[in-house]
Amino acid sequence: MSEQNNNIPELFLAPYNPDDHEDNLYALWNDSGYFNPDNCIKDDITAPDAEPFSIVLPPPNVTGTLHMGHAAMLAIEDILVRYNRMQGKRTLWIPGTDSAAIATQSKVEKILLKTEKKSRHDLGRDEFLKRVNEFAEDSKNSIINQTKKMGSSLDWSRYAFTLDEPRYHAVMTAFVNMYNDGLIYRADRIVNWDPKGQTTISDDEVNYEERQAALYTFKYSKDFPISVATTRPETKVGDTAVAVHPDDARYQAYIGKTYDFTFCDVPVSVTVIADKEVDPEFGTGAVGVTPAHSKIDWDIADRAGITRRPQVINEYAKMTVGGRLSNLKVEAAREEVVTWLRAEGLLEKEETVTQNISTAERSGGIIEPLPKLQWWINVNKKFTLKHSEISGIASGSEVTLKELMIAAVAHENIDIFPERFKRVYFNWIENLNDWCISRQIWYGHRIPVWFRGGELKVQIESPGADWVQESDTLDTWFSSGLWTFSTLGWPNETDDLKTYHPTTVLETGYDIVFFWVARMILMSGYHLGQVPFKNVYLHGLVRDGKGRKMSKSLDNTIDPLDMIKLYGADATRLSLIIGAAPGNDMPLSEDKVRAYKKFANKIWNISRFVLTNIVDADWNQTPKLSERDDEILQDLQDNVAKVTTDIEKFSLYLAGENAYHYIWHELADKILEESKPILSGDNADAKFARQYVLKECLVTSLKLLHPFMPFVTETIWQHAPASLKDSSLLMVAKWPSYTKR
RNA sequence: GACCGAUUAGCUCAGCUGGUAGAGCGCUACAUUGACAUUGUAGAGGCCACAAGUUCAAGUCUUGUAUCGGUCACCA
Repeated sequence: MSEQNNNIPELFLAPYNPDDHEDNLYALWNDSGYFNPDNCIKDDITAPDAEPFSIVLPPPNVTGTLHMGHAAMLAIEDILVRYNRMQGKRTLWIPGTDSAAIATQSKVEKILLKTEKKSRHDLGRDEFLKRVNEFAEDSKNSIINQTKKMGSSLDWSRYAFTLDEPRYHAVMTAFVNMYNDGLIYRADRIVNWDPKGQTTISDDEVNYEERQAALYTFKYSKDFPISVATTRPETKVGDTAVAVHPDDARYQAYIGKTYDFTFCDVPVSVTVIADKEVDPEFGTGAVGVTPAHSKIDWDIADRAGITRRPQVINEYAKMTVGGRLSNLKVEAAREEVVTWLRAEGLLEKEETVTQNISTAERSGGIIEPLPKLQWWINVNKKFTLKHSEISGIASGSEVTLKELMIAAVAHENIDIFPERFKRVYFNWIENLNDWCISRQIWYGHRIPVWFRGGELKVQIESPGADWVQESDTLDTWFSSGLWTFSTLGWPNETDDLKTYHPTTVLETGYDIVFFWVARMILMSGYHLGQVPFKNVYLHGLVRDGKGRKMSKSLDNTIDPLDMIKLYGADATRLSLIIGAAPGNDMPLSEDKVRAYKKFANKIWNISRFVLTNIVDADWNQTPKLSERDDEILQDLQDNVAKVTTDIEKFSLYLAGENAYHYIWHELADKILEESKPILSGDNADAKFARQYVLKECLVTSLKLLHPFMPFVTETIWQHAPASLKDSSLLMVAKWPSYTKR
């Protein structure tokens, strides 16, 4: 771009049009190489021993395109990154994308069914994976383009994908290490089975929906002495016990007795047992125990030493028993059992209750608890943490993963903004159970376990042609948990890992605290003895102008690309920052974006005015500042101080608002207006002093605003005379310093 | 059931460690072709959810109540 020193660049005569500049500017920044801190050091922009500042981008799923939530994330992180880069830190922001195993696989399965009427099994594992990879590749490219449109100053040379070779190596290594430490084990127990997605899922992927349901009270047979209640009569053909409270006087006589009968054509044998967990006040005070289809019942059976656990429902949520229930879906079987109970005169009561029904987060399918052989991470087992940098945990001490996760936050190795989420985090850990990490889907990291006959080996490479690999893949959050260090080269001991880990900030949505934030703390604590990040900044959900969730059904979604096209990336960014405190949902309306486009134009015109009025200034002179000039400069410093401390405190919404307010209502409304007579007056000293003041105000304002609105500020910078600048690129100019009053 | 958050101008929200209310948008009036595909100036509009308490002083701290929202847990 050309520089003009003596005249106003013609470009300033028209209003600022973002679309004319943004793509060129992004290319200018990207080509400079300064998104990569190594180049900043090489070119003497950053000191080689400067403090590091690193963020790893939460990798968007390769399931489609970016939405406003992503745009907000990019805006917040880019502000932090640009600010710190201008502060002279070794600043690294790593881009990436996430395979999002279940989400992506099911999306491709849907497309496949629609366009070719085929299932993944029709194609076979290899061919299907080829299709998923093609889809992911397309999606990846459009996501990267959109990310660039937002102005994100990411170091693309370090781009990572959760399924690429280095990450594969990290994931495999992590699995093998944890297995060898006894933290990963295989066990047969009740899992959350998603019949729709045909896979197990972890507790955190289960959602609860409140629904009305019928609660039936009945007897198994005429001769059975105790009534029980259930909302799922169809499971009762799988009962092996009835549990009562040990002190319940009503049922003392029956404890230990076994009854055989035929229930809805199925022979059933039930033993009456005592269990302290049974609430004698609830219902009849007796629980029908179905060990194979309820986690609680499984545990009750465990305690009672009952080993018989007949499975009566299969992976397709269909009955596996004979007789009238044969092959029925669970809902149909439920009605059939109730009909039978009525006919037999066994049904005693039917009432409506509200209950929470479990559904799968991704597919929406109703969870069917089933016993299955799966891989788990033990969060309560002691292991030796050889090396620890986490305060509260000494190197070489015996800890559990739970203790590690608690220590990381409790001892302030990690700060969370807003702070109230600490409590949410602790609360979650208290209730944490072992993590089921195996999934019955194909797209993802295949578990590095090999079988031959009854033998089992855990290692990355195949032990030989006669060994068969585990067909399950890993929960996507297993690999995501490694993200802060797998992106930096782990398990290799790279310079990046030494310099940039723990990362400085993790910025993500509060809805993902358990899935991701907690798992990263677990993985980083275990594998490195470090926290994954020193600060967590949690943003809210982007909502519409009326505070409603953006959704396709409400037709109130706003596409970031549309906003960028209409109003520019700068306006889009600022609209997602101002009024958005961490942890709070962010209202966004098109009006708001439009308002900030006007602001971009305001800066444009301020610059035009100032640049026009300082062309004849000779900066070699020393300005003789009036009292008012001093006051203006001091006020400018105060605003620099305010913006700087607010960014340091992660109060970006305050910093942005302050910069906006100062530039519009102080600089433009007051300072520029009062300068007009001085600039056109005949007091040469006063005029030059004011020119100097205006120059300072403009240069400083452009710098202050650059992290928030990088495009318009850099455009102006590129067209300002070299004599005003300390760097040819505003992106790597020095952040203004200030002295406190 | 447990925990968390919100409740301030018509709308969306700021008000940090307590000193008797602010911004943006909207509205009304006036001015202006100006650095400004407009902008500026001025104005109207609030028992800061309710109650009690601490204090010389409370949107601001404590307790309780109500309404809305959220997270987690869950009994058949």
